[in-house]
Amino acid sequence: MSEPANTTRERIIEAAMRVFARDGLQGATTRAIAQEAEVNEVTLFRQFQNKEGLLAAVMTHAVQANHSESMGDEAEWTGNLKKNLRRFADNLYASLVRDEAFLRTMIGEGKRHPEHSKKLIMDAVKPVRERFIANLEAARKAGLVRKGIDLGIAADAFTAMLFGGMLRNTAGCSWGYEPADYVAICVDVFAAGLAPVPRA
Amino acid sequence: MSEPANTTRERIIEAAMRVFARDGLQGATTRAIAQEAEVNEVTLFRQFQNKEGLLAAVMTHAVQANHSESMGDEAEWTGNLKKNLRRFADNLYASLVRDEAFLRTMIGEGKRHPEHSKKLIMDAVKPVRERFIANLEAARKAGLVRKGIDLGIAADAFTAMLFGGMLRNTAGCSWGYEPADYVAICVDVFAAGLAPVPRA
DNA sequence: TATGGATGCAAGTAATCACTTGCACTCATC
DNA sequence: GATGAGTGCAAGTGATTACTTGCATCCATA
Repeated sequence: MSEPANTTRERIIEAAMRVFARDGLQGATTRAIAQEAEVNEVTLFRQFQNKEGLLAAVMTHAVQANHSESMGDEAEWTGNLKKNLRRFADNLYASLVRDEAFLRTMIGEGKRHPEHSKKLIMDAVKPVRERFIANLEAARKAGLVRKGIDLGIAADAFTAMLFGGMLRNTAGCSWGYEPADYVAICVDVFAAGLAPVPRA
Repeated sequence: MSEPANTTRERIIEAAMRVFARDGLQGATTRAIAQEAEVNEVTLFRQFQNKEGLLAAVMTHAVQANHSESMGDEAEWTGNLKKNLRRFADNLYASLVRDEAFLRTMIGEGKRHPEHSKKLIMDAVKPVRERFIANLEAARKAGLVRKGIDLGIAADAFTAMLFGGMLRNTAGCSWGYEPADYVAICVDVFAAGLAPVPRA
């Protein structure tokens, strides 16, 4: 909306995201990125100065893309908690799988580029996290969640469950179940773990 | 026990593991590894032929080290389930934090070196996973865990919770709680999620 | 029609990479 | 004391890297 959408620049950024995801931040060469973008290598340097500048542009683009995607969806969580959890988990897991390669390289370089991984977490997952927490609090207000549990931590635990599971399931060695089964068990256990104790 | 412990070879392997963890598989140069091992660079090639051979040696060494470490500990899980879960979680989380850097680079390169990440998962985490599942099944036999839940998937979900949480907590941007709080909530929610329903 | 900005192309830079070669040294074992 | 395996040292290989320079070309706008 704000920018006039420089076609070349955007094409380079999206190509760079693909190549970074495929080859890693170190393994991605400026040549390969330029080729993927169908652009001369020198154009890349004229637009972004150097590889680091390109990476920074890719990161802010990734955050913005995530923002415009995660809008919509999700009403109030006043009804069936498990059903709402399940829908949330399915959507989140699907998008994690879709971005698997990029997420992996970002995790791998997390210690070597702390600013970027921090930005990704703070700017991209923060809004999703906060709405998730708000939904859990609404559900608690409706009596669907027991007291005495920090819902911020619980929300992080739930997303970590999906995230870690995705890393395992996409690693190529399955242990005899489908991703859908995994998500279902996560939702089941988490929902039961949050449910109010029905008077001992 | 089996090998006569070639000092030079082992020193190179351990140095390589540190440099791989610090700089990534791509970023780690044979020069840096040789320097870290206080060994001439050419010795590295004479011992392992090439960088890939060195990486393979590092992986089998990592698996063996993990094996000899994860022995001992843990009796039967017939008593307090939550207490046993807590001890398991504390130990696992601590070792995940200790190996954070190496795990991150392995996750990052998981798609580019599938054999190695597969080996790491199959050979290193498998035994821990199987004993964890056996413990959960023993607890179920003792009436501490409800039926209708695949304990293999549940075990994976629990470790994924700790694993994903470790990645988040060590990423440098905390959300106002300590790792111990996180682990405690994980154990709390998971234990409650597995608990038998007390007659509605 | 003229100007200026964005792009392509060809060529080249200095640095770094994984990996090799040849030679000298040590040291345990025969 | 001779042998041979393991190591260090110096030097060098060709390939690849990020990044630069100079010049031609397009094309929208003034």
